[in-house]
Amino acid sequence: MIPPKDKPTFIEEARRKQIIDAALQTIAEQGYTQTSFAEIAKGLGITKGLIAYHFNGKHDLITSAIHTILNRQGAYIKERVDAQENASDKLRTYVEASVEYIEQNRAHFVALVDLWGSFTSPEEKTAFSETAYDPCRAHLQKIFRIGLEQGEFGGFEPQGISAIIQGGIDGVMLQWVFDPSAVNLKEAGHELAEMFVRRCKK
Amino acid sequence: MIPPKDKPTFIEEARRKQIIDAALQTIAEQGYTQTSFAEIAKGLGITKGLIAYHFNGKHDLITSAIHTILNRQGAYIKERVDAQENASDKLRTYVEASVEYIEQNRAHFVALVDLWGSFTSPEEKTAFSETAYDPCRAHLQKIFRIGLEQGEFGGFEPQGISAIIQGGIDGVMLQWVFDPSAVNLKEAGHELAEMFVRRCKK
Amino acid sequence: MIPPKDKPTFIEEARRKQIIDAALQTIAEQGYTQTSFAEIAKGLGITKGLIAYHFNGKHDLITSAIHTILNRQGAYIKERVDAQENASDKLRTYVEASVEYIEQNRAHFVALVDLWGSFTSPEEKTAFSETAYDPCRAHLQKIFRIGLEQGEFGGFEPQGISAIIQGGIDGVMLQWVFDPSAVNLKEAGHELAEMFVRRCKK
Amino acid sequence: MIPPKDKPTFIEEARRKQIIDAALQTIAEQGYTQTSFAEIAKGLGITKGLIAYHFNGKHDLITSAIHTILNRQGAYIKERVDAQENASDKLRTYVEASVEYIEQNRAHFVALVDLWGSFTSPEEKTAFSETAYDPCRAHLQKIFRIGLEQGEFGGFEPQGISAIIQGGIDGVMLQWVFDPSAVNLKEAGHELAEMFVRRCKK
DNA sequence: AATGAATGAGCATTCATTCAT
DNA sequence: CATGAATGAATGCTCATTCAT
Repeated sequence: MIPPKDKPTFIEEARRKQIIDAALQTIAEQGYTQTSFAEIAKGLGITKGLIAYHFNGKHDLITSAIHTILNRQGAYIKERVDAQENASDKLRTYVEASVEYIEQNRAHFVALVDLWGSFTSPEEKTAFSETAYDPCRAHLQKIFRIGLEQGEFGGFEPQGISAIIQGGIDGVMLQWVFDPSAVNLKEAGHELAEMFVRRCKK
Repeated sequence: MIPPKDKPTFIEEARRKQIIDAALQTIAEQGYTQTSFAEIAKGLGITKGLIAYHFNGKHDLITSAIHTILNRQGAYIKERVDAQENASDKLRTYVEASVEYIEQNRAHFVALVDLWGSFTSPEEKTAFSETAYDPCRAHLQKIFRIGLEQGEFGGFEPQGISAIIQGGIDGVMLQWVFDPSAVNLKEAGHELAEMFVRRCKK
Repeated sequence: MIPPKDKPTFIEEARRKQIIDAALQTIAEQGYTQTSFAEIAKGLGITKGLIAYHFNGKHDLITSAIHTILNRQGAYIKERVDAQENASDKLRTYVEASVEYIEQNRAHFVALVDLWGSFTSPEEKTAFSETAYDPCRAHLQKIFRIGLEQGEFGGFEPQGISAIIQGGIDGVMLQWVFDPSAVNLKEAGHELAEMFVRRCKK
Repeated sequence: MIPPKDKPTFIEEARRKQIIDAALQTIAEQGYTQTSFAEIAKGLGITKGLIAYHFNGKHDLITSAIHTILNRQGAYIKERVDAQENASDKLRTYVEASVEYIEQNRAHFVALVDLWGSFTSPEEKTAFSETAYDPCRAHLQKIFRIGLEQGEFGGFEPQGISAIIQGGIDGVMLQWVFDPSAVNLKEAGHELAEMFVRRCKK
């Protein structure tokens, strides 16, 4: 028998990445509902059959696209947070790096807002919550733990605050996605960072 | 000569409201992309032709649905904010009433998150921003103005802070939409309210 | 029992005429396929239900509209032909009056060309032929008979020539309907008239 | 880089031709308004999706169908006219070949009369006039020019006469489409040909 | 005589998906 | 790996027609 499905070939991975990037681009430009396999394929000079060949259906493509966005942003943030010494700076950096990444990758977040609507059942919604929000909140809580252990932070409930911080970032991003001129992202990031750091300090 | 648009009849208005509510229900349950005229009609025991009869196409229906959500929430908040005397209480109330209304109308906000993806062009996105966010930020800024005039508030930039406050509310709501068990909405509202009031006070 | 369906009331007739004229107008402007009851009603300030009330379905309306065009044109031509003394002048007048009437009622003939396509079955086509062409060809043959009896005409086969004369008129009209600048209707009528008169004269 | 429009494959062309022929058949039998993609597909044993795959919408299909009729007839006529030596024979042949082709392809012309109604806007009507009538009139005028140069023809205005000749053919065809027993096409063609040749000769 | 609410069948069109080549 | 032909189900929408008021 042929082995079930081992390590993907190099070209396989390259194609997937290429298709995902084209999909994000198209979603950002035309919206999720207008983004068909044919549309993605057209912008890439390939056929829609090929997309179906590399992904297990549309759901797979969308899921992969979201993971891509999230992983890239997560890596960007982690790198910068890890470079900070104390918890206050880590928290500040978390917020500001989040916002920076968003600003530098507008299309991704325009697409992401669109894709939120692609999770229909409660199960899918919960699953998205787990892949998207849990890691973020966990990262924040890790920063809190450091701050608490070092006596830098105190007087708050980590779980709740983590949701609020992440929410602040996402909510500001959302307004900026709909109208970039309505919100000054960088300043909002600054303000958020300072407000949260003050809140968490003893 | 003849007025171009006669006032809608009673039955007309009732049907529209009925269809909008059913649409919101269906969107919350099945997602926007799965919500067809046929699906809405089925749940209502009417034909899809009737929906087309009462709405000028799908865009009209979902626009009306969004306005319905927004107007109801806006009225709920305004009523409570207006009952408060000073700016701090108004601000606190704004945040807490927002969250309360969200909690009491989960389906509406599940639907709303889905509907964000229905605005494809930049123009539609901007238009949504104007109907959805501008009034909220304007309301907040009116509260700030009162606080500033009465010497209660100070030391911040109203425009920027209004986006942040609204963003905080929306961002927390978003997480709760995906997984209600991940966030304690009421507590988050409390925390947000206190944090923002403290930030705005002199 | 109520008498089956006696003489239509005055208002009934007025409404029918009004609706038929509006229908012809709309067909000429928007084309037959775009002409719905709703469209006709809109241009008239009434409801589409009323059209359905006055006509036994769309087929009845279309048939009545065609008869209206044909009858008006027939009356116009007959009046002018009857005023002529000899067969040559009658024939000349038949052709030129036909073309004159067409030129003065462009919308009617734009509509008529569109409506040709509304007869689907062979039976309907034959029926149209009988109401539209038979009277025309019969009229022409009556003119021929006069010419033959008076020794003015001769050397042709009335039946065949009648079809050719009518065809010439219709064919030129058709080109003019599609592009009025492509054909000089009046001159074409003149030329046709002269050619046919010469052909029929001994 | 890549050429924008690759040459259509063999199967592509075959399918298009097959679908066009089936469409003409269905239009001739059931009328244009009754001719849906579903109806055409049913008669062909394929799905309506396939028609949409091969044509850019209904407009593309019927435009292609009309061009097919016109091109085939045009080629048929040209071949026979070119075989004639002098202008009189060319003109005679033009008329008679037109009528012959019509007689041999009744369904095409039944369909064509129906399709006249598918051009709704003035722009579409003019465009049809240009593709359908302009080449015919131009061909006739080319024949006239030969006749004039060789001193065979004279005493008429080419532009006007070309419209009249084409109109005669079309008008007779029209009557025959509605009722084939009302007109003897071949004899009418003969008569028309003789009348026009006599008219054009000096 | 007239309305407007409601129907239900039909329409062109879109699209993810399948599959032989 | 990749293509392009083909499917079939679904979608928003149109419209003549019916009917209670």
